[in-house]
Parts: sequence; C-alpha cells; structure tokens
Amino acid sequence: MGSTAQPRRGGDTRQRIQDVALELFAEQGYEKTSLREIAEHLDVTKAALYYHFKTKEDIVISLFQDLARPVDELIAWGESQPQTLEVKKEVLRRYSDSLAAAAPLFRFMQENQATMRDLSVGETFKSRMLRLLELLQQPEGTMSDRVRCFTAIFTMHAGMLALRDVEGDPEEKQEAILEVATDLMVRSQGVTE
Amino acid sequence: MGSTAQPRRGGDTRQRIQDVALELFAEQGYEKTSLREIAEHLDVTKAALYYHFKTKEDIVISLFQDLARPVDELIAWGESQPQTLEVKKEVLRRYSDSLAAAAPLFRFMQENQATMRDLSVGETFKSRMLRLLELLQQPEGTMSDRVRCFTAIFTMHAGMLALRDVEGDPEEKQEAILEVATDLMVRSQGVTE
Amino acid sequence: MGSTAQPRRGGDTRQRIQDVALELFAEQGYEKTSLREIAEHLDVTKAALYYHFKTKEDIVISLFQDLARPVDELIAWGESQPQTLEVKKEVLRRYSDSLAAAAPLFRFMQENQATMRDLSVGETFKSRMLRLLELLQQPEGTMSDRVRCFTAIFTMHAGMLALRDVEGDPEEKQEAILEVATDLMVRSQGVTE
Amino acid sequence: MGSTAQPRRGGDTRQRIQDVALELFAEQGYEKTSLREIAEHLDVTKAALYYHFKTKEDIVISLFQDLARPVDELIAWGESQPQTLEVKKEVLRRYSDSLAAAAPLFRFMQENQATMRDLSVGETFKSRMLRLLELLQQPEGTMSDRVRCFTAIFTMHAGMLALRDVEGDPEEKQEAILEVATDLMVRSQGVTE
DNA sequence: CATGAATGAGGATTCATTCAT
DNA sequence: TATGAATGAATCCTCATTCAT
Repeated sequence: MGSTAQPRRGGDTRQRIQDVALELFAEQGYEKTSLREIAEHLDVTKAALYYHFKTKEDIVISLFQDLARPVDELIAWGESQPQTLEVKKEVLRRYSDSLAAAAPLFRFMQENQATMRDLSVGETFKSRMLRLLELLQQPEGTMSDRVRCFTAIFTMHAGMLALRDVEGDPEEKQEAILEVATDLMVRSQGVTE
Repeated sequence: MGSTAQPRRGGDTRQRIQDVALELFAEQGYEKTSLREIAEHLDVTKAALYYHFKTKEDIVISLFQDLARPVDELIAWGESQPQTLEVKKEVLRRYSDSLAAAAPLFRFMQENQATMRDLSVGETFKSRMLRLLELLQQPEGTMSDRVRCFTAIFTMHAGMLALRDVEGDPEEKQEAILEVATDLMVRSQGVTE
Repeated sequence: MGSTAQPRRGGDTRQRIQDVALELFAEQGYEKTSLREIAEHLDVTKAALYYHFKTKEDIVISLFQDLARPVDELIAWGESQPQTLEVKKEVLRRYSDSLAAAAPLFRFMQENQATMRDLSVGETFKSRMLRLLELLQQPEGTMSDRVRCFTAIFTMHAGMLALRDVEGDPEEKQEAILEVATDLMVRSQGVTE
Repeated sequence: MGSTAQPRRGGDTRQRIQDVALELFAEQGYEKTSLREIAEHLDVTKAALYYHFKTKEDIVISLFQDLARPVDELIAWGESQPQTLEVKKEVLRRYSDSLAAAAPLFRFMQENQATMRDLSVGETFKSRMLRLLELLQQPEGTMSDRVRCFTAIFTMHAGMLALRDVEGDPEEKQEAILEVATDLMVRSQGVTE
C-alpha cells in the first residue's frame, strides 16, 4: 500500500519499522499488535523485521532509546544546576516539550503500563521518573507536598492522552497543562518565600 | 482460604473466579493472563470457567458491574445536588473512598487502558469520567481551570498505583492525595467568591 | 487416514501419540520430526498433542518413563544380588531382553545422541548405563577389562540397529549378540580361576 | 588462533569454515547448529558461507571428503593384501589411528546417525563400513563370529565417545580399545590355526 | 456443576537460502 | 570476496472457545 508496489530502495526500512510499530503499538497496544500486522503495513515479510530487530521487545527498546534521550539529557542538566525554583520551572518546561515531541511513545507507555512492567525497559523508565521527582522535590516536604510534586509530573503524562479527546487547541492545552503543573510544583516547595 | 485444603463446595465458584481473575488481571495485565492460568489458580478446568462466564471479556465486564456501581451512585447523587463547592468536595471525598475500595480494579484499568479501549466496557468507563468531570467543572472556566479539574480526578487514579512503590502509610497517602485533589478542584472554581 | 474418517472414541489418544511419535522419531530423528507431522499421522490437530503433552520434549520423556522402567528394575535387582558371575550373566541376559522389547526406543537413542545430550532425559540415561557398568565390572580390573565390560553393553546397543540391515534371523542374531557380550564380560573378570 | 585478533586475510576462509562447522556440528549436532551460528563464530556473514559452499549439506560433505580419504586408502590397501591374520590386525591398527586422527568427525557421525541417514553422504559411509567388515570376516563364520567381527569395529567407534567421559589417559584408552577389538577379531576367525 | 478432549487461529521466532551490489 | 537486505516456509507453542458427557 505504498504509493508504488515496488520495494522502496534505501536504508530506511529500520526507521519505517519503528514508525509503523510505534503507531500500531500506540493505537492497539503492544500485545495486540502482532509482527505480522507490522510487516503487512510495510509490505515486507515478518522475517524482514527480524533482520532489523532481534525480537519484538527489541523494537520497543529501540523506540525508547531514540526518544528517552531528551529526557536523560534534561535530567542530567537539572542535576548539574542549583536547585532553585527557576531551574525547577525550566525542568518542567523542557519536560513538557519532550513529552510533546514524543507524544505517541508516551501515550503508548501510559496505556500499556501492565505490559511495560515486564518489558525490561520499564524499570529504566521508572527510575528516570524518580530522578525527575528528586529534582523537583523539597527534601523535607510534607506528604502533601510530595503528592503535589508527583502530581505535577503526572499531570503532564495524563494530559498527553486524556485531553486528546477533549476540546480545544493542542498548543493551548499544552500550555494550560504546563501552567497547572508549574503551579503545583511551586506550591509544593513549602511555605517559605 | 477455606478452612481446609479441599475445594469449597458451594455456590461461591463464580465469586472465586472473579477474585482470582481480578488479582491476576491487575498483576499481569488482561492479555497476559490466560484462562488456563485462572483455572489453575482455582484448581478447576478451563471449561468450568465457561460454565460461569460466557467469555473472557465477560469476566471483566462482571468485575466492572460489581465495582462501578458505587461510582454510578456517586454520580447520580452528585447530579441530584446543587453544584455548590461543598457538594463538589463531598464528591471528591466519596470518589476517593470508592477508589480505595476498588483499588485493584482501578489499578487494572489504569494499567490496561490500551486493552480497555476495545473491551466494550471501556466507553462506558470514559463516559463515567466525563460525567464526573462535568460535576466538578465551572461551565465558563478557563482552559487552566479545566485542566486543574481534570487533574484533580486523575491525581487520585495515579495515586492508586504510583504511590504504591513510594514511601509512607497508606491512609496518610490517601488523605494527602485527597487534599491535593480538593485543593486543585477548589482553585479551578474561578476567582469568584 | 485411519480405517474410518471419524475420530476414534476412547481414551487411547495419548497412547497413540506415543506410538506414532516413537515411530517417527526413530525413523527420522527427533529434530526432523515435527509435531505437525505427528498430528497429521493421527488425524488430529497439533493443539491436541499439547493437550496430552506439555511440550515436544515431554513426549520423549514419557516414552522413556514407560520403557526405562524394566532397566531400572533390572539394575535394582542386580544391585541387590551378590556380585557373582552367574548374576552378571543374568543381568546381561535380562538386559538383552529389555533392549529387544524396547528396540525402537533404543534405536532412537542410539541414533540421536547429539539430541539426547540436551534433552534432560539424557543425563538420566547415562547414569543408568554407569550403574549397569558398575554391576558388571571388577573393581580392580585393568583398562582392557574395563573396555571389555563396557563393550559388552555397547555391543548390545549397537546390535540393535547395525545388525538390522545385516542378514539373518532376528532371534538368532539376538542370541549371538548376547553370547558375544557375555563372553566379553566373562573375559573381563580377571585372570582368576 | 591468528597472532592478532583481526580477521585473517588470506585464502583460508574455506578451511576456517570447515573447522568451525565441524566443531559445532560435533558439539551440538547438525540440525541444532545453524549457519548463523557458524558465521558468527567466524565473524562473517551467512552470505559469505554461501560463497564457499553451495549449501549446508555441502559443508558436511566437504568434511567427509577430507577425512574419509584415509579410510578409503586403508580399505584399498586391505583389499590388495592377502587375507592373513596379520593383515587384519594391521587393518584394525590403522583404522584405530584414522579414527583418532578424525575423532571429532567420527564423534559427529556417531551422534548424528539419524541425520546422516538422509544426508546423501550416509550411504557412502555405511558401504565403507561393510567393505571394512568384509576385510575382517571369515566367509563361512558362524553368526557369533560375524557379531564378534562387527563388534570389533564398533568398539572403536563407541570408544571414541563413550570413553571420553570415563577415566584415564587417552593413549592408554586407545590402546586398550585396540587390544580388545583385535582380540575380538582374532576370536572370530574360527577355531582353526 | 463440571470435566476431558479437542479445535482453529494465531503468536513469536528461526532457518536455509538468494541476489543485487 | 564478501555483505546487506530480504524471503518463504517451517518451527514450537498458546489461546479462547466448544461440546459431548
């Protein structure tokens, strides 16, 4: 179903597999997407997929490697900065952008957590979240503060998918989400001035 | 957990299927839990499951029917009340309780959204969420207000599972979550008053 | 392809699977015999095989369990007897019978040793051989004696298959083999007498 | 085993394929050794193997051609000699050496007989064995004599592998085996002399 | 109320092989 | 000499489901 019937020559097959896989994984879930299906969408044989990826899980892993880098860099940056409010705001701002850029992947993650859990890459992801949290939290915060902080991050994740089928302009939504998240984070920093 | 090891004779098989199924679905996900597995946990044959439920999906549906009722009642109650702040707070309070009571089911839902989506019961659930949102929202709120409101609900869902592997006393956590959620909702009601 | 087209009713399927499997394994080797092939020979689905055996290897294991028992009993008997020459001769005699009774299985083993090696049941089998050897050997025999003894056993194994496509009446062959084996064993018992 | 780690440039690839293939075939069996595996061990692509050998079976055939020659020469020599006892002993002695020299190949054959059977080269091998037997046998021997003779040869084959995981110095073992084999053969020559 | 036996469809994965470059 | 990319056929195995008993 490409524009022409002949196999596109060029070294792009690996990339195309990733694209289609992400699309289908996000749409139908990991388990319900078979390699046959992916192959058919690409007009290739299942075996061709195995030339490029050792296993189905490997495809997911590769997806994460490509798209988690921005977050890793963000965390690294955050950890190298002083823990000021301004830095924390910037972290959220950048995180918002990362999420927007990798929207389908994050949607996939959010909607397939049960699967993620035993997908090896899951642990990796969870630990990233924890480091992000650390970046934002006050060490001696109350439980509510911690919840606020964690909600700040989670709001963005949830926003990615739950607001999809709500009204409004995407950019506006993203901004609103960031605003709420920032607000939550700020309020979690304790009564201090 | 019968007093002796022998299979309980009596009409509780259906219930036991639901219990085990919920446990396994929540733990491993819907697709990765096979009827064989459920049957084995119960020391019954797969065929026995089919005596009690027409299909695998039917088990999930029955789970929802039992556990969604409280939420339905909550929504009905909310819709019958005036839209005061106090009522809205009460809605959140009760919703928090419902979630706590049905924790495994909600965890299951949260972690298997991709699956839920084509499980017929999915739509049902989304619409419930929307009615709940409606209950809390100001009609003419800004986008940020809407996000806040929606985050209030989502915080509770997320808290269910994400705080599981964080520190602290469960009850304290639940309260903190409710507090943050209420706060978010209150702040979404506009500058008024 | 049974005499009639309808599925034979009766609890014999498991047995029939074993029969056909053994036949095909012996004829073509383990790896080259697919479950599809076995199923086709039985006019059943592959899935039916999995109802009766958890895995392909399980079929082999079951084959061994049924047929190794005589050998186990023989070893047990031998170990309970005094180590006289007469007993040792009897051991060989009985072993010869066991082999004749389980000829196809032993042929299978002999011809698929590479496969046996990682078939879990292989170890089991090797250890049986060693105990059998122990039964026949003089503790302080020379190396040649040990080789003779071991050859006595091996002759029988080899005879099973190698003499198949050589001339002569089966019974006569079996007897000749037993004679040679016994002779070898006797000569291995040291200069004594 | 090149002095450095870099791939040996030079025309020895074909040889290296044979070496690695034989090693893996002997270790794991023919069917369980994939061309991918062989290629990986050599740090080459599968396609490279196909430059040197038309097919997987071709590799085995080439292995046999290289290593069966000594046996062929031995047989030819034997057939050109008078059928004296001394010649027969010499045949066994030389055969023992051939086996020792080509141990892995013979181990491979012994352990993969089922596979050999439809590997085209199988027949060839069996016929060699028969000619060898002819060389040693008395035409009018009894069945026991024939068995003895055949056991003489088989002892050596079996010794190759079965004594591997028994005790003792390899050379000593080989000698013991040859001694027993010779003894068997001698005893098969009839009461005469 | 439940089992024993089976099915059909489909899953991921692996293999020997090919061919243009 | 070799590789990169791909294929087609087959593999073992699992699943939800059915039905006579």
